[in-house]
Amino acid sequence: MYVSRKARRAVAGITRTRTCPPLLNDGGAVREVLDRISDKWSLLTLGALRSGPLRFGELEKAIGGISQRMLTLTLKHLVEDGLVSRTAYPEVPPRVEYEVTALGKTLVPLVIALAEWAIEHRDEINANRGCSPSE
Amino acid sequence: MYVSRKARRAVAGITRTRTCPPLLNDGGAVREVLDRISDKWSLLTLGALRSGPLRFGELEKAIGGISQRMLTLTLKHLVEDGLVSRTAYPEVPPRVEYEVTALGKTLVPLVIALAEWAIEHRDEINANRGCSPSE
DNA sequence: CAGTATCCAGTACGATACTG
DNA sequence: CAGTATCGTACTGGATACTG
Repeated sequence: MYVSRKARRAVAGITRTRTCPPLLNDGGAVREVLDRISDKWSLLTLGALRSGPLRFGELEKAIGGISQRMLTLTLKHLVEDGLVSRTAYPEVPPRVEYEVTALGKTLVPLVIALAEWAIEHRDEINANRGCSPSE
Repeated sequence: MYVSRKARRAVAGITRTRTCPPLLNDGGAVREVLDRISDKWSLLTLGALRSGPLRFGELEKAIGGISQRMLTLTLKHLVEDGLVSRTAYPEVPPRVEYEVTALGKTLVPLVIALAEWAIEHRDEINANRGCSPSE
């Protein structure tokens, strides 16, 4: 994905054409939301939080391979969108917990379904691509 | 999303950490597949094909706002992954039809679910972001 | 611990022009 | 009609260093 969320907010609603059944071409709703969650880490982050709140560092490990920078940004966006809540406890050392909100919880099952699909069909896809399975 | 599919193929398997429940942190399967379908147009394209084969031009209109270049690329990738089939009819003028494969069909319901979720929760998300609903 | 700041490489994407 | 070729750019995301 590549159009910034800010830019997207600003222009929300361009490039409409409306020629096909409405579900995926409704003038941007789907695209808008899809864009928002289809960056490299959002779904993965949401998935990592599916079974309970996690702290920043825990998330970092749970997701695996994410940079601090991207975790910060992704969380910020998820919080902005209301999919994840952030709770900072005024302690030393600081403790911050992230948790899926009620809204986020409605998305989590889809994320899980997607993840399951991915695992289930991974080898098939790789085979199609001429990759050795599960390499 | 942003790491090229080719690059991804080459490195498939780095950045593993393995600390959390296995569903979303299985060393890359989910990430690998997620990356593949979470570019700007793949899911949208797949969704546009959900109710039957479409020609290149029809897809272009159905998706709305996609450039020829991106449609070409997206289709190429989907075909590579085995999610979509391409059939060229040797006629003049040329006619090419794209259709969801059996594998692709297993993903379509998830795409639709995601789309429905997006539509259903769009306003809520926009509200959270401080946007006027459905603007 | 939980971030922020800065730098920079790579690339996804759009626009435009051209072709069988 | 169904693409390909080329170019420019805004953006993503990693690395590294630093802070309350």
